[in-house]
Amino acid sequence: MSESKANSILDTLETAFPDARLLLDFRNPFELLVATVLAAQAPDERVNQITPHLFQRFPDALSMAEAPLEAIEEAIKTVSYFRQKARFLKEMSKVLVERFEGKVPASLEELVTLPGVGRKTANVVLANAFSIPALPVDTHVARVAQRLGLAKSNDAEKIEMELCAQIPQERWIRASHLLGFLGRRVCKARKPLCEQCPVTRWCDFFEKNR
DNA sequence: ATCCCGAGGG
DNA sequence: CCCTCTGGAT
Repeated sequence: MSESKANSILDTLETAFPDARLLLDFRNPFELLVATVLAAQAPDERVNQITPHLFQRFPDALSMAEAPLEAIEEAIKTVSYFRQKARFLKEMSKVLVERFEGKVPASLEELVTLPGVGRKTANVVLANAFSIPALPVDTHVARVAQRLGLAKSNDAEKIEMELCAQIPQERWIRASHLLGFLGRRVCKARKPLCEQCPVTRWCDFFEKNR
């Protein structure tokens, strides 16, 4: 698998979708971390709907760590798994206060020790709050990578490694935005809109199904 | 029924 | 790796 193929795909996507970006547009690490935890298996639009009030009420790890669980549940009750997530957020905030001086750590190893934070969420925070090279692989990025022949594995972590091996480090963050955007808007799981896709000339999936 | 930018436990 | 968690929209 050549690096030039991945670069060509990214160049084409950048031209086609210059505005592709993370839908959860928070630079504050704590806010991005919380929003990303909430966004697991829930539409980003619904998360963006509640975050203004949520961060007014709980602006930092300390206020969330000290809040009653019921108060957090009430503030996020419109998102999926809100009880489980409220528990994660409170426990996560307590760990931030007790072990990280109330600040979000800027390393993968530390981030994944936080309750409710897995590899994908950790990479989102690293890339978008700290501008540290990382390539978060969600279901969309994974699917697109497989269809384009950029990854052969089914495991998200292995797909991340396969992508990182083919994409220059300085493009990892942008690659996650572009591949994610393509996956959400065009290269859908169910009914992919191949006629709208700018990168079909590199796509195994398109070749096979035409 | 299936999807939504998953994580944790078995 | 597979299952569950759990809720609303399409």
